[in-house]
Amino acid sequence: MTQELSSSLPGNFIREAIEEDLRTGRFNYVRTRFPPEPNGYLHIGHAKAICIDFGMAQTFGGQCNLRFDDTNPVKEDVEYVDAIKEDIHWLGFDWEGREYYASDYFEQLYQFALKLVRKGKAYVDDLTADQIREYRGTLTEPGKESPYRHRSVEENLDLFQRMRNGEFPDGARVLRAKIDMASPNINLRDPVMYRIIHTPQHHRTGNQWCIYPMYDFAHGQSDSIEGVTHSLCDLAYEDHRPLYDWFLNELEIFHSRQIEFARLNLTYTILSKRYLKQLVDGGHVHGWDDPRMPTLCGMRRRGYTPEAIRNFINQVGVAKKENLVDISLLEYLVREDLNKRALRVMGVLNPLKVVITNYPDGQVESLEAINNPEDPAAGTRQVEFSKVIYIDQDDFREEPPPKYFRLAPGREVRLRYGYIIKCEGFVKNSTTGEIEEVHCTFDPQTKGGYAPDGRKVQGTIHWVSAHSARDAEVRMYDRLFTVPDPSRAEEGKSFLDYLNPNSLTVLKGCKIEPGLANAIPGSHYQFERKGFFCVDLDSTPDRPIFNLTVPLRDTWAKIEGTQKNKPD
RNA sequence: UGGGGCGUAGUGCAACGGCAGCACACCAGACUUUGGAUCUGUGGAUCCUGGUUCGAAUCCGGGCGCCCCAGCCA
Repeated sequence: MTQELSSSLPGNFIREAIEEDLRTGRFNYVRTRFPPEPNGYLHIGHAKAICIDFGMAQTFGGQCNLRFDDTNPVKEDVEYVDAIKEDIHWLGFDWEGREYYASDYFEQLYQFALKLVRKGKAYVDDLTADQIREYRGTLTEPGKESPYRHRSVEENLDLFQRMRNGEFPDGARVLRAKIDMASPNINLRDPVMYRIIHTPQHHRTGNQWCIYPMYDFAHGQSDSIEGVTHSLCDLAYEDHRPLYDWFLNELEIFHSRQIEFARLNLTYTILSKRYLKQLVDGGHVHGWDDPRMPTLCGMRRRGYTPEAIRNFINQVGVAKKENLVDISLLEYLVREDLNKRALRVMGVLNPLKVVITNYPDGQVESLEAINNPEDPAAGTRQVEFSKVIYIDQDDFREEPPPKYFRLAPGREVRLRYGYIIKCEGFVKNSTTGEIEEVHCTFDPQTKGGYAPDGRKVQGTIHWVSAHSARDAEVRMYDRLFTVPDPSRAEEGKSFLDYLNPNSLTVLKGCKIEPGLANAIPGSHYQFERKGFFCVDLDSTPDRPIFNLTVPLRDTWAKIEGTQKNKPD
């Protein structure tokens, strides 16, 4: 946690509400919590919640607890709790040892339930799940009371005890709150508080319990036990607030204030654990940390930085309006951050061999290159130049379109930090039509790329000496979906129908500066004129692998695009 | 047709009865040994409708539209 984080957090309605509570004396301290269920990996939508939960606590000099809402052993696993903790730390937040679990409170929660049973406010119901649904009524019609609703306190106590003792199979009975089957708010129509689950074992409590509280019966009380003042959550829980209020009032325990905000939605991706799991299980991506995934581990592997993500969350703001944020904002902030810190290098993605015909055979010379024009402290490095070099195929055109500044027959171009060269000819494969080799001459007077005669050379291209280049694999990523909002699929389609078939392009035989082969996994570089790249987790010096984090803005692509679209 | 919530440039967020502003996106230009970065500039919004008020995005009434809720998921 850093200091500037809180000061950069913009004002919003939640902050105002907390200020009001402090002013009016409703609370005299601030405590929040981030409550993930350990049933999947964190994604950027969670990052919003994390930044708000931890950020608000920090803004007001309070604390933010990490609490796992682990009330459903069927879906949860330790695999996820470890990953969640790692991701929160990576994002830049720390719960200072306050790592709690709803399962820590199972006994307390059980006692709470007992209290409601004794007060005649809860009962054991023998109806099946299907029957409970039928009895619940509909959105417009009131529900019916269960025939078991009026059991005596003694019978309820006995049955609930026996549920805990494991005398009944899964689904045989549940404990329900006795509220109002005719309530217009369906959450108040005698919601289920406890259900029986014998298997699997709980990841923390093992086989200690065979009854588990529902989220609705656990969350508010867990907040209460922890003295959470502000329970910040998704809009979806707005309807549940009256239920939490009811529990807290009947239990006569500390009452947190719940404030709901709209979850984050991002264009061209999907932010739903259920859908993300489908992408992983269906093999549409290579795992939760696939760089195309909007998960925090995926973004980390892709090369997004925690700073950029935090800035993004701050820029996006907090409100109650449903939103769909343009992913280009995130990309902009990633570039902004990386621009300041990523070392520049030259990497040729689709190599095209260039022979400098008037350069002496076997000669190799060393040229000075700047590591980061945005940061003089990054210094310089030496790059080798020789008779044969590689340039990108994009940088040569046999027939250059208007405004094309790069290499073409008879044209001059500057090799970055190298020489000005002129294209004198090329070799074309007569059967495939592919350009196989370009022949150029260099101007010895232009070492370093300077033209002493003041002549204008518009284009500057990147290159790598064939003599020293190393091969690398580069994974180019594009958006995962072809439409801005894949969750809104049209009739008869699912979000899977909008997967972008070109979201991953693996380039092999790319040519990189030799020093880059030893780059540390996770480190960031800018391949000049191409984009920001990150050394992949699986990269080794023998087999370097880079992930495209985000491409550089490509004005030329835009110009060329509009040229093509013009009917001429 | 029940209940809850939300409507401000293309997108997201401000403006809390007093000149509707910021960021991204878009468009144009300057600069440039990255067609990057940087700098400058243009265009573009208060859902509709009554009312209160000197004055309304803001307060009140009435519409309209969108989202969420009928798990023994969270």
